[in-house]
Amino acid sequence: MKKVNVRKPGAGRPRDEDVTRQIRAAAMELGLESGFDGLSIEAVAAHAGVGKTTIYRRWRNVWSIVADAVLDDVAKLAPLQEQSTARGSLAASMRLAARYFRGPRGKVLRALIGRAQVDRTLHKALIEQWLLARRNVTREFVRRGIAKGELRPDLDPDIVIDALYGPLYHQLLLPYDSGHGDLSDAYVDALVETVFAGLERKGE
Amino acid sequence: MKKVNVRKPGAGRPRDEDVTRQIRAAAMELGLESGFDGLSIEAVAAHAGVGKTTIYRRWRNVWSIVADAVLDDVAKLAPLQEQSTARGSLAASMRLAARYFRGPRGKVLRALIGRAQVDRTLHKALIEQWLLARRNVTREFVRRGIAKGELRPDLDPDIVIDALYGPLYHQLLLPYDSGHGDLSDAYVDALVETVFAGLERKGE
DNA sequence: TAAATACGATACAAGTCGTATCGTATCGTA
DNA sequence: TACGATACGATACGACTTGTATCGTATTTA
Repeated sequence: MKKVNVRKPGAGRPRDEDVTRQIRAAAMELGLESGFDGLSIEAVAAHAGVGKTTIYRRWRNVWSIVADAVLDDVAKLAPLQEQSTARGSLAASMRLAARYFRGPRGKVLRALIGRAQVDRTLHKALIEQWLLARRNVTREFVRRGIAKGELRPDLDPDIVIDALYGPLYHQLLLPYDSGHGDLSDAYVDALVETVFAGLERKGE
Repeated sequence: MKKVNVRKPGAGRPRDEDVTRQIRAAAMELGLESGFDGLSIEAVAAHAGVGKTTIYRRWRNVWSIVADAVLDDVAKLAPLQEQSTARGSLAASMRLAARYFRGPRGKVLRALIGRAQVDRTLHKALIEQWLLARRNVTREFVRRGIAKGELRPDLDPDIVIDALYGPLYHQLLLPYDSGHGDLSDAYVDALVETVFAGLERKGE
């Protein structure tokens, strides 16, 4: 999915980067308009005013184009935000992620994660370039929170991240429409509050 | 996805239920063997020793067959289990769900949820017949836990279920392979423990 | 017996796939 | 300037799947 333009620049006519961008844009446009299901290379080629050869020279199939378009700039699109406390960092970053999920790119990410369930290469790329790229940073938020005495010292950072972010992905892919299906900031806040405070009754 | 055999039994030769079962079985078999990506009606027909017409008379496409095979008996496959405490009920039911996710049917569910991201009809069926069917029961576990004073009275049951089950679906679809990617019982237990106890440091 | 429907088989047009082959255009290098 | 190498758009190609239609036969109800 990465390394789209692997080529020795030794000789020959170089690839036109404008054409590359046009193809990416055409794929996203067509997908968001008519759905990513029937998205075909031929349709993308026609919509971009480009020969099929030109596409196949860069990507192996349609999903590689979409993945490339999204994964190229993960960090920019749904950035992580560090604040003074672990709770603050996590809540702020989750809000940004939820906002991303709500937007048009969320629809693309849904289609990508969906397709990844039957496409091993895409699945691997998604985990490495999207999920782990974010998680490696998020894990530090938790570790620092533990080090500062803000969080319980016996916590497993990955379990914590799962408990917080798992519901977000769950809502993205299978919104059950029970009042929280919109991935709103209020939902994120309620989630953070619930997980941080725990479920058990305190005073007794 | 439900109501596979909608037909007036007034006259004519009735459908052969054995054939219906054979088609379902053939679809699952082929999918688990060769992957659900390239699964075609023609292949299923050939593998089941059946004409394409016979399949199209029952389902509109391949995914309807698979969905039908899985959603037909949700309750039996990953049952919910009530115990004396809400925590016990949730932990036990989550273990059963995780076991289901680990098994061969988990692969099918992955493919189904994946396909549902670009198939509105399937998406709706999955939420109504799988997710909500389970959630409506699970919600009562939480409500009773609150009523009995076991859980905090100000909890939103759906948020609680999201925090617990969200990570399970997250791990099913995007296992990040950091030691917990196996959806083991230990993972479930750690998750329950973390969410129930909360993240904040108690003694201070 | 007659109407109605199911069944397996085969044929069909339409669409997409991935590859190959054109002639033309654009680069680096001799 | 000339040459080799590669990119580009266009077109054609065989292979495959799709969903529908049609055939002769089988099975059920009325």
